[in-house]
Amino acid sequence: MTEDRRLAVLRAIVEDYVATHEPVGSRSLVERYSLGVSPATIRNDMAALEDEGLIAQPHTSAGRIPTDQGYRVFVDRLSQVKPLSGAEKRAIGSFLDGAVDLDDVMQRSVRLLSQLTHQVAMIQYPSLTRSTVRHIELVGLGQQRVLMVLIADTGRVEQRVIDIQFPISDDLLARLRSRISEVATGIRLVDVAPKVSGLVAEFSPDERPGVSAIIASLLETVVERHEERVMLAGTSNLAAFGEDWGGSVRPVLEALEEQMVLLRLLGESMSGDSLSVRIGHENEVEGLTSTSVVTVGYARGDEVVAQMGVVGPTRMDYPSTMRSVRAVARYVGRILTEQQ
Amino acid sequence: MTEDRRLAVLRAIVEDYVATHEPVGSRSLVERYSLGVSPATIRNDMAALEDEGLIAQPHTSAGRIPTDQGYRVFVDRLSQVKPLSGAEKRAIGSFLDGAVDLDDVMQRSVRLLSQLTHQVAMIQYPSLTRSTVRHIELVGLGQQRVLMVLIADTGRVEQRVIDIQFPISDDLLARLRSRISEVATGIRLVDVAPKVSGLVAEFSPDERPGVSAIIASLLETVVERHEERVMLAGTSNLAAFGEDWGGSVRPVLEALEEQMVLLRLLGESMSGDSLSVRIGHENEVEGLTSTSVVTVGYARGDEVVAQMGVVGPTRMDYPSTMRSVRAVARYVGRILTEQQ
DNA sequence: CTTGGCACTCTGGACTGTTGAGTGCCAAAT
DNA sequence: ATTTGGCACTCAACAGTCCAGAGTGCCAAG
Repeated sequence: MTEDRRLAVLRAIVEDYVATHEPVGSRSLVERYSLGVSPATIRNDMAALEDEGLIAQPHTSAGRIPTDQGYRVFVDRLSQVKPLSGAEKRAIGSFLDGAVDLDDVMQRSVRLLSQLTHQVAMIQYPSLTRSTVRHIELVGLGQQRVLMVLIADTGRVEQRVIDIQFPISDDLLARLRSRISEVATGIRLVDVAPKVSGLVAEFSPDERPGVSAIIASLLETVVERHEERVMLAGTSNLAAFGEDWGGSVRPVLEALEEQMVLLRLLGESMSGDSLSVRIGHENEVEGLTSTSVVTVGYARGDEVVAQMGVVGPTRMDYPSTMRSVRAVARYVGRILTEQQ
Repeated sequence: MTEDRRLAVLRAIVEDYVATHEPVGSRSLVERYSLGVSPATIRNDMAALEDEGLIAQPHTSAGRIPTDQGYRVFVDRLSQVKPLSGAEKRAIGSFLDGAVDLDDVMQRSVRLLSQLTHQVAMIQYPSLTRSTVRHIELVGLGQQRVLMVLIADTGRVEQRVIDIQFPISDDLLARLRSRISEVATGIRLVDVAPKVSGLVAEFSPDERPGVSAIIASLLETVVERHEERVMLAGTSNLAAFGEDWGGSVRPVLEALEEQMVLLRLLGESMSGDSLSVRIGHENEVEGLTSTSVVTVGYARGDEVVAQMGVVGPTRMDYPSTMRSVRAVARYVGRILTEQQ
């Protein structure tokens, strides 16, 4: 079937271009891949593929390179994710198993991922909104200061010092603490707000100012603010590509420096734990329109708690990148699930 | 005096080269700077400077560029740090004053510094060894887990969950907590170890295993481990220079990704609060031998608590960089000192 | 010690010609 | 209806060639 061959040609073009980073012509294509037809035939197919917008010529009389759409079709219809080799699995395991800390897990994972893919890796800390409260602690610090520590079931620990205008007695603090614990422990962060704010009414009128100050801070700072954190690794891999992105790494670096951008990159997919691949212009983030972003959620138990992934040139090796990202995410999920 | 003019020539060469980034010849030098002599004279001086190793020719029949040594002399003897303009001062103030947090202060400072200098900025968190303990808290978390939080006078908060083999009663934990507080509060982190380890003896034999586990963790994790933290900003500024560093940003990015390297960069000076400038090969760190590093300590009260600075190409504008670094460090110091 | 003059040396840009990979199209073959 | 070989055409990349300009070092005179 002629349609089949056309796709085979597209696949060959993508693979060849990813490998060599040079426009690929009809002749070399037949030589390197056993397509069983002559260059002339390939040329016809190429013309058709170009009409469909899947490949393009940098200039006349040069070979073809895939367009963003071409990669899209490649990823959606032509690439099957290869399984991980045993050695790789072991490497991942040994790299990640020593982690002692959530911070440690995050850091090791993101480094590992950047090394595996030779690209920039990013990982989002387990989202607080999707975590449940394991423990909340209030500690008096002098007269008008309270340290609040929140520990989530995912292992995240958020702490914050709150300044309050009203002095608070140790006794009151203890009562407040135990009430907050009772009410909040075990429930999802996102559901804490309504439950906790109801507590104010329980206290006597003269205690209320202090109590509500603390509670307001708790809600604002812990629940709403710090919220999401992202960690990055492997930016030096950007330099390796160099000429991609029109010769300048600058805009890419700039974009990656912005936490907000990273969060958008990771957040935009949020399509459960299935792999998301955004190619070139599919990324709305300015400065990253000629990069591809591969992300996937990682889970704790059954629930996806955050996303991780990589950013690279559109001409990346999608199958192997997707494989690595998925594998590391699975492993991180496992670690998070095990260490209750 | 002829020696004076030679130095004037060196200064002119450095300034011109920094501004234009092109080798500077005798003719253009006389044109742009009012040296009051002819090109031929300058050539003689240049020959002398070259003999001294302060300038060099990239190739015959090109102008001269400063060597690392040339920059050294320029920095040591020729550059006077200009004062900050009022607008700049105000900019620094408005940028930094909104900070709510130590994290916030650090982050804002490092960003500000990278923007002011258009280079990569780095800042070290106030060193724990130089801080004193403001508060130590122990919180039981289920049966065999303890959360430890340490707050330093510099505003740093370190927290850590400790797993222990021996169940510990709430009562014991409370006693331990209050003893540790009594002993450690107000003293320097570095002096905590001996005082706290003596505490074990106070407890009854059957309590000791748990107690010593906690104390060991406290010492190991809080005092020795996390220790130093560094924050980075403005890596995208690296791209702007591009052709420096022999055309590849890679090794520089790689070096900057390593926390250890950053700490060495910041730590090597530690010469009190005076500005340190290391030029080119003076940096022993591999990959950064063609960059310059400008660092300075910042103080809380009278005591230098950590270092901050920038990394840039050797052909940076030293006077203005030094000025910015110093100014931001002063301002950070002020903030840290005020918010007791 | 400074200066003008002079011969010499390179780099970088402009221009040219050549080569080779690659294309599109067409008519013949399957 | 596809496939194929043939052919004319295009164009980037490379290698030469040449020239101008900036810069140098040296020397003899001021």
